[in-house]
Amino acid sequence: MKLQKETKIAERLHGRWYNDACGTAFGLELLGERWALLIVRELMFGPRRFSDLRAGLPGISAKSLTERLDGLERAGVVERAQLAPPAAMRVYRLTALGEAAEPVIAALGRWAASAPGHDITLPLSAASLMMSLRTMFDARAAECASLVAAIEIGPDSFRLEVTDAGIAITRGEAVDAALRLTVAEAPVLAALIYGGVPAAELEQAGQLTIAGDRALIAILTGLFCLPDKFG
Amino acid sequence: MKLQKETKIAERLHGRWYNDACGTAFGLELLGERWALLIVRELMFGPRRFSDLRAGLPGISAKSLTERLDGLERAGVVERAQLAPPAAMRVYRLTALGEAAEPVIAALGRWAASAPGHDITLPLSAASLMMSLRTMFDARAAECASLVAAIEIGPDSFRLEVTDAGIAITRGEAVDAALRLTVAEAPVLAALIYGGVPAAELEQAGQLTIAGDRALIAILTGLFCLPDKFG
DNA sequence: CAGAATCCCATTCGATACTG
DNA sequence: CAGTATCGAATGGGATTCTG
Repeated sequence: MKLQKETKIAERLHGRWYNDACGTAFGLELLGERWALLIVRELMFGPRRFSDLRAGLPGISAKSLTERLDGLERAGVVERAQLAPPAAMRVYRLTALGEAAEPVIAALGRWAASAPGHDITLPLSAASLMMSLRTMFDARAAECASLVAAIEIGPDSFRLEVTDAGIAITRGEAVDAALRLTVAEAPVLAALIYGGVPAAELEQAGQLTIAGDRALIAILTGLFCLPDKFG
Repeated sequence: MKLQKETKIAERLHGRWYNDACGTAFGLELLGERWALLIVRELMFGPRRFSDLRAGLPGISAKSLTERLDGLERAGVVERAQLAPPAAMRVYRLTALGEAAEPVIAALGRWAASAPGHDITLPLSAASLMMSLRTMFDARAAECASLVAAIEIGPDSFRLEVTDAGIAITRGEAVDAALRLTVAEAPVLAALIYGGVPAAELEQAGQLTIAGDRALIAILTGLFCLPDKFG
């Protein structure tokens, strides 16, 4: 029977379910378990290895990560892949359905940024900082702006391009960048872009390296704005 | 252990379960617990009593609902209120922050509606059907449409107004409605609007009562469309 | 009747240790 | 590196019982 079979799909994802036809409830069955949405966030800029994911999710145990990847794979959100030799290693990547979840991550992040009590001093992964740039990008502030920047966060490289059409952030080297920012850890960039800490100060502290057109920094930092807080 | 103890204290203050500065992670600390987002959904159209919430969340236990309401209150998403006498009863309602979470619910619902395996034969509360109408409203299809409808689902009354500015759905009687649809259970309306079941068929089965301009039904059902599925 | 408190069991989580 | 195995602690949920 169709009903039985579909019910069992939800049941197979994990033991409990909501018994609710609402789309939001179904979404919670696919993405609502602990860590699941953050794993998707870490995969948003391309495939990652098991250990990359652990590094970006401070506190997750190997067991939980294994279980969650398993569940997300059964939900059709994540798939395993094998990189071509000689770098033959197993990676996890989003399916088309998984990539389509970006608006969910963005909506939740935007909402939470307006909630009181947010502790921005906690650890921050490169992927989550880059996702937040997509989310907090202010299209109005970018009407007259246009730039390509390279962002290097430890071993992770990103290319950031702003046009009047919007913002595009991809993983990889940006050879055409007019500005290149290099840091060891994502929170330094967060301090620059969201915290209003002057670039010169971070540079002098040896936390930030700047190459290219330094005047673009002011333009770049003006493109992102956190929402007003409630309460 | 020291780490465990610190985690627990932090959790009580505002949940630092994820140890992650990312806004999405913070959002999950506020709304990510089991049932939490569905409780917010049930409150989206106005204050509800404890037992209303239970009725709209099939399978939740009194204990879980109590705990979740407690957590949502501490998170600043929900607040308790007392209705004025003589109907003096305790109700729960969203704060401004809680109301601002509608885009999160909508994004998750829209995403999940495009995922395979969704069982739409499960129970459906009145609030979740009305939320889905907001979410699945197709502004392009409504460009030339304009109507006010009254929707009665058992004891719950809603007013639905479509203009070229969008759709507005509120709880309460719609005295100015040109169309009035009355059903005992939400799934009947879902069958009409999303399932393509003809109104006459539901009417003949005694599941649907129609008053007012019957021609508006075709217009109304044309305003909502489910997204294409992946996979 | 609304909803808080208690008990109990099943599940889940995280830390550590271990394996191919 | 990519997971398993295991164990103790925490959490979740159902049933039942109280309190006003």
